[in-house]
Amino acid sequence: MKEETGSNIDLIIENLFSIKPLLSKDYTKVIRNKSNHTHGTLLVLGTLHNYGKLSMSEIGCYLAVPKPTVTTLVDRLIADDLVERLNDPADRRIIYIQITKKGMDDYNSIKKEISLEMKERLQLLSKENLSILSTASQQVKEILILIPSDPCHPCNPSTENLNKK
Amino acid sequence: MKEETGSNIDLIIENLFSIKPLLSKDYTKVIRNKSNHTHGTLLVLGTLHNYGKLSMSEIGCYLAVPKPTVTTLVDRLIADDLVERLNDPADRRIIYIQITKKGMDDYNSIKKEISLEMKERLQLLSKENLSILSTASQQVKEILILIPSDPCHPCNPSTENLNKK
DNA sequence: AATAATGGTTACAAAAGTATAACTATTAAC
DNA sequence: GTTAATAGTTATACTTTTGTAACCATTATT
Repeated sequence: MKEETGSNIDLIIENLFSIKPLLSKDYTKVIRNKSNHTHGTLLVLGTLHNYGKLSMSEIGCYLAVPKPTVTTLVDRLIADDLVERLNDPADRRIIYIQITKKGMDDYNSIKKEISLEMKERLQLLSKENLSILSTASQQVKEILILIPSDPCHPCNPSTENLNKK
Repeated sequence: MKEETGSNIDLIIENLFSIKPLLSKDYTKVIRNKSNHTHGTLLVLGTLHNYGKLSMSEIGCYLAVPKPTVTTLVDRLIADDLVERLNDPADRRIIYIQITKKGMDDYNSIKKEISLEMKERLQLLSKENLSILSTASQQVKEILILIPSDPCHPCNPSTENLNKK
């Protein structure tokens, strides 16, 4: 283990790195078997669910996805009435995407399916571990969400790419 | 909030659900811009990194990915010398996949890239929050990893799918 | 008013991921 | 020893995702 900048941060990163794959499985399973979504569309839906309405660019930033991809993802969601476009009267270039009632319901039902998968696995843990996990996961969530998803000002995935080549 | 089965578990699920998207961004960015990997190949590499050698089926189970997809993912990794096939002398049907030195190095360097992205964001947090996050993420990781990735006995994504139709 | 910058879309081509089914090789069961 | 089950691959057709570039429409700059 290196000491580098702040070993606290390095440890956190190490931990987050390990946690992520442990969370992916249930998602993948449900997306594949019990929803009409792809990873992409569900990510967009989830982001809107969490952050409210977002512009196309912002969605791209939150998900680190190029703008043209955002367009197609949103198009598919709109085709299913899960989200809708809203014009910004102040700046008519901007289009906000907002989740619809149907989108909320859909997202929640997928969430429920994923929960069922997770629950099966979590139930194998001891009461103590569940209790610790409950507190700890709460803390992780609350702190991570504090981080300003900064890159959403200077970030434009596709142009960022261009700069690099 | 419903009370349902065990509200502890429900809370945990709710938290994990929120955490996941917060972790995805840096991965996606690095995969796209600073590696030759796709989501799939990096997931396989990461799984092997964490669990040691696994059979093809086990990889599919851990990632909830159909067997033919595992084959193509592993093929690509092998082409780059990042993993290798090992025969099981006891059962010659089974092929174990093991990460190579080069694979380890590659994984670690990607990890480092992702860490840099994460670090930028984590540094915006207060010392207290970092300290809490450090402990909490450690706990989450340690407990989640305790869960036997059970479905790897009765789970065979492709046949599981068949049963459902 | 002309020019540049920004937010989004459109249009391809290429790579990646998925589902399904058929297939080989090996092991297990009867 | 024949049959069934398991582990993995191959084949194919299809959908998603990506990269790149050109393209509107609108706003900002001068």
